[in-house]
Amino acid sequence: MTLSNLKNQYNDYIKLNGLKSSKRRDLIFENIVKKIGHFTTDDIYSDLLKTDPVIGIATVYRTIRLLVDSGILVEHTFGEKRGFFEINNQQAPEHGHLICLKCGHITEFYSKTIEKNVKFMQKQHNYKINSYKFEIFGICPKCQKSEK
Amino acid sequence: MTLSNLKNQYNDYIKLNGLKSSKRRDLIFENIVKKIGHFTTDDIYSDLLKTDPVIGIATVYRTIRLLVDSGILVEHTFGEKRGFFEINNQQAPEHGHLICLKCGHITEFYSKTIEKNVKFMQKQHNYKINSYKFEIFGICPKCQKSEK
DNA sequence: ATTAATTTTGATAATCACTATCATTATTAA
DNA sequence: TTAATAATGATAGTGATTATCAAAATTAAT
Repeated sequence: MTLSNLKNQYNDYIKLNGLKSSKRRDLIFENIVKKIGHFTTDDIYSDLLKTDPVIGIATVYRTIRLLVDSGILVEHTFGEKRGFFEINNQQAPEHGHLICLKCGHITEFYSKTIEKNVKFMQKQHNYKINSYKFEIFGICPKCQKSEK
Repeated sequence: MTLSNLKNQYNDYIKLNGLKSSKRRDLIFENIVKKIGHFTTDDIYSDLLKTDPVIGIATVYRTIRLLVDSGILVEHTFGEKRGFFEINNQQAPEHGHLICLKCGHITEFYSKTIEKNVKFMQKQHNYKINSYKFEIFGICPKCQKSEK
């Protein structure tokens, strides 16, 4: 997924839903597409505050919701009761996450086996599958070292 | 995992942590071990209220937390921002969940493939694995029918 | 059994992440 | 330029959960 693809996806969603363009929303979009890995609403809010001290947290929540609805972002909970977001790279295959219970570091992994398994479950249980999440919790190599 | 195993696990945890036994906690424990499938704190609370109209919701939250800490229960979020609990059957292999986005129904599934994949990821990423969650979201057969 | 130390409890305030409301401001189409 | 409508920031409200605290229950030691 290239940046211009995302930009199109963003603009199309706004047009298709009879929304108006806005400076704030564009700023949030630009900030988000530059992010690598996972982030929270608060991450974005504190980023934006640096250059736009008047922006409200509600606008950030609203825009992130819009970006999830438009398929630009995916939301995770990673076992916690709050949202973590990442760019929804529709070109790449879906991926799982290794989550360190100590430092919170997240490693992504790809697996064809999982992909196949999801399809098998779809057939076996007559489900119409939308998405899946595969999360492995443990201690990352770094934290294992510092534990000793 | 038999009932008496769970009871031992519960009693051991209380002893090992210098806690006192209590009628309320026992009532909650008895209620929970009878449950099949997944439940929320509120499910337990409203159950208990029927026979014990004075019980406080805080006690239910506290006890469920204790049961998770002792390994008797496992917590899930199923993509929502609240807790769902189930008995941690340590005899049976870990399992994944199919979650219906329409009616919320949850189907469990077992898969050796997943088990192997987790072990592979453990090696590949040098993780010390604690647990994992595999959640597939979609529409269940029943809801597919009623959609038409 | 009585006491003393400690834990548990229910009520409820506080917290956290998030959503709803609403008056004001911005955008857009005519 | 205007009229209609959407976006915004402030902030109140919400839902799930945790923290606090005085009173009650439990336990161990007398």
